[in-house]
Amino acid sequence: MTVSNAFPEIEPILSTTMADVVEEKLRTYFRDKGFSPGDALPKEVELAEALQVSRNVVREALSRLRMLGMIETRKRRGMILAEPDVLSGLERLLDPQLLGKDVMKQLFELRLVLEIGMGDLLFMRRKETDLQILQQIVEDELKATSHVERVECDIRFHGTLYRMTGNETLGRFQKLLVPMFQYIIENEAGPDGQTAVGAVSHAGLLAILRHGDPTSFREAMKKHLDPHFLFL
Amino acid sequence: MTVSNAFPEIEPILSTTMADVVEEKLRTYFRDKGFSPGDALPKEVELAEALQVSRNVVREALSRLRMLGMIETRKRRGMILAEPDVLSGLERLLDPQLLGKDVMKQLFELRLVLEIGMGDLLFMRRKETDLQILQQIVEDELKATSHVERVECDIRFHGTLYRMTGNETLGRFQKLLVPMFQYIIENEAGPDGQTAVGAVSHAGLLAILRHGDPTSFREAMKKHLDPHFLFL
DNA sequence: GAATGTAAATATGTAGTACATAATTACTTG
DNA sequence: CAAGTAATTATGTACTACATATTTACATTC
Repeated sequence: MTVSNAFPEIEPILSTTMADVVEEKLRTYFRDKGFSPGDALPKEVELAEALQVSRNVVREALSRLRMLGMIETRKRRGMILAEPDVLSGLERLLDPQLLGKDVMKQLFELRLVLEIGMGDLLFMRRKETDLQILQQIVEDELKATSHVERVECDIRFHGTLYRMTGNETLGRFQKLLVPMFQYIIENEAGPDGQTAVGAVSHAGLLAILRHGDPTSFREAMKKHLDPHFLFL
Repeated sequence: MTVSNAFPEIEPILSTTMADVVEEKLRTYFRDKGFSPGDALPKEVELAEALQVSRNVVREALSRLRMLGMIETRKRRGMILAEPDVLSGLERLLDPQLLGKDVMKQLFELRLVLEIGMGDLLFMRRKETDLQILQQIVEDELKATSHVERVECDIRFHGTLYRMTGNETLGRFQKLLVPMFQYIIENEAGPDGQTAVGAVSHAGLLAILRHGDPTSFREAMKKHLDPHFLFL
């Protein structure tokens, strides 16, 4: 348990370590020296000597960059700058147990914004095969008997929409968010334990994707998500 | 320079190190053991002994988690689990020099989706003071003489919109994206060096924010951003 | 005895050495 | 000259030693 702080607005000082400094220095060094993905980087000992720190500290800093995918290392061959995965940092942090309720709520809002705003991309890139997949999900949903089955169909439907945007980053981001909202559903279910349902169904959204336009899709998606807006 | 690979689809194997494994183990350990932010964590030596690795390896893993804000350490006092900053991982990676063109494009699309989709949040939370700030920016834009001044007003206007959503994560995310798009503007300017302008101006958006509704705002924002959609 | 000052204890931070391991390079041999 | 082998080398891991900050306990002073 944490001791109650008499001055909650004053946060304790967190000392910056050598690893922090070196990490920052390395990043700016690689950036300002114009290193591009694929370029070979100096050896650990050279960096340690240049920065006047132990190899230990350099390795801690490099380990951080390696986690983010900024560098790749192979024995004997040395290090190269790599093209990092934008979401590598996020995926470790999107944990409902770690994040506060306020952040969770903001992420949920973000989801609503994304799904309402993605209409244009969807109409630019929708394919018949994807529409058929959505159709199948809608049918599965109708045949579903249990609540969990319906939730699963809901996730599949919306997940498919993200994929249909043709924006891989967006699609992967959504995949990271799903467990977060599942946690919300499981732990903070509504008073009746049922998920509220909007005025527009998945079938309605699909019909608009087939025969409508981005504008009507946005309106329909807003109506579909409307129950969620009540909690904001 | 990288040697041309005869099998570009086959990626070289990246050996997983002890630090990788330990980092993963620690994260799952903290999660599954029900640790909450503020809880004290085992000492480095204890972790090293339990995992049968050197303290060095443990420190590399902990250094990664510390970078993400998942843990905080103070001398003698030990480590505590902390509430991480969701965007701490992102901010290090959102570097136009590091990310590929494809990812950059996807982030740009993401921006368009966000700004079209944020209408509802804006109308839920708009305040008169913020509308006045937007008004000021619109006037500044009219008085602007140079191209850079107009770009600066553009950034301020859109940045203010993000802030007005009341979603801090969204607002901070946008701040991280700005340098990315500035890089695009500077290095990949259109043929005439001018930024294309949409059918709806900032003044038009502001008028809708004052007297319109989310639906009309979404349409107006789409028209405002329309020139950008041409590049997708 | 409360307040203040001081010394011991302790967990993290940094430095340094040694060696293991993998992968390249150079060399040798048939 | 091809194939196999040994030397080389940069990263990965382990271990030791010590610095540093901060708590805890103790001692001193009024």
